[in-house]
Amino acid sequence: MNIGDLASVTGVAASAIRYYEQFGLLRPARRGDNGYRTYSTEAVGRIRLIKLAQSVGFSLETMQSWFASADGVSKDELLRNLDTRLAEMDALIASMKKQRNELRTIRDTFRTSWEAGECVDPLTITCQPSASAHRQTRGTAKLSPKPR
Amino acid sequence: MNIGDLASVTGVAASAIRYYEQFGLLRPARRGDNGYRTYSTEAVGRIRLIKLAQSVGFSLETMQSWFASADGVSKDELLRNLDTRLAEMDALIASMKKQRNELRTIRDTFRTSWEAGECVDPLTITCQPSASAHRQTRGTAKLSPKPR
DNA sequence: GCTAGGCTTCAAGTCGACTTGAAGGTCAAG
DNA sequence: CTTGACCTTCAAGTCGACTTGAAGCCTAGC
Repeated sequence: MNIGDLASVTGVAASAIRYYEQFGLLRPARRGDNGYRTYSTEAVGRIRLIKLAQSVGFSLETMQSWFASADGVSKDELLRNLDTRLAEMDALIASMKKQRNELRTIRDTFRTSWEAGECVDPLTITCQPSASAHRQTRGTAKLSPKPR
Repeated sequence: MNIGDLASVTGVAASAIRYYEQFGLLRPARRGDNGYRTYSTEAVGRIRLIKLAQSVGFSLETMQSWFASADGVSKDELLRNLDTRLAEMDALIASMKKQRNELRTIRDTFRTSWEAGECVDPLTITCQPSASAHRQTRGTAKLSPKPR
């Protein structure tokens, strides 16, 4: 399996795969005599993991530290990281649900009192403070990207 | 409350707040005679929501549609807007749950791969295919950003 | 042997999400 | 009434994660 096959199987461009390799996120099983990269089927799962982690907001730099963990110290660190992110995710979902219910209340109120004078501004959706600290991020993945 | 106060309260740079305004993600309650932006306390919650959503991989462009302006509409239109927003909110919550579960998949993948063998090569960790389709992302948030 | 396609490296371009800089107006304190 | 900390707009720069292009090597089919 060389890079073009891996690209078409995973749906990730060959150029992106080479880019990941520069980061040490994956490497070909071997190089052919012609210099071609040759991959095992494990590479498919690896790329799947990379894209999955990316889709929930992890950077390549962060993943670099996951995969470069020759020292067992970072195993615990990684698990802690992931658990923290899970908790943040839960907090976000909870606050979103709360917002949704508030929004529904606003709508129901508006509907039942059809004749009420002043409108409620629908642009007041906010978020209550959560237990998780904010972290600075730079560059953000799209959840709903434009189609190719 | 003007932009500097909002910036220090939320920990988001004033320039970033102006940038969000360009996207229609928030707007000041009013402008003073001097042209200064004046914010209500709701803006704090709004920025908190933006940063939280960002931290789990939503783009500003995506949020733009969440907060899309409903200015100058009739009561009927407002009601429809609220219903639309409710449906969008439900979709948002559903996609966040999906993201959360993918995140848990990542964590479990690492945990089981470590429990399987005492000394697992981190570069062999992969991920099984999930039901959810992968989507192309461009630009990615860091989980552990560099300190200021 | 020629052509099409796939592979190589390296450099430069692009895009989202900002930050930084320039040039200037506003405001409270001394 | 000046100083310094704010604020304004607009343009350009930066950074991560790529993509695209250039120049060239490898291989299969006609």
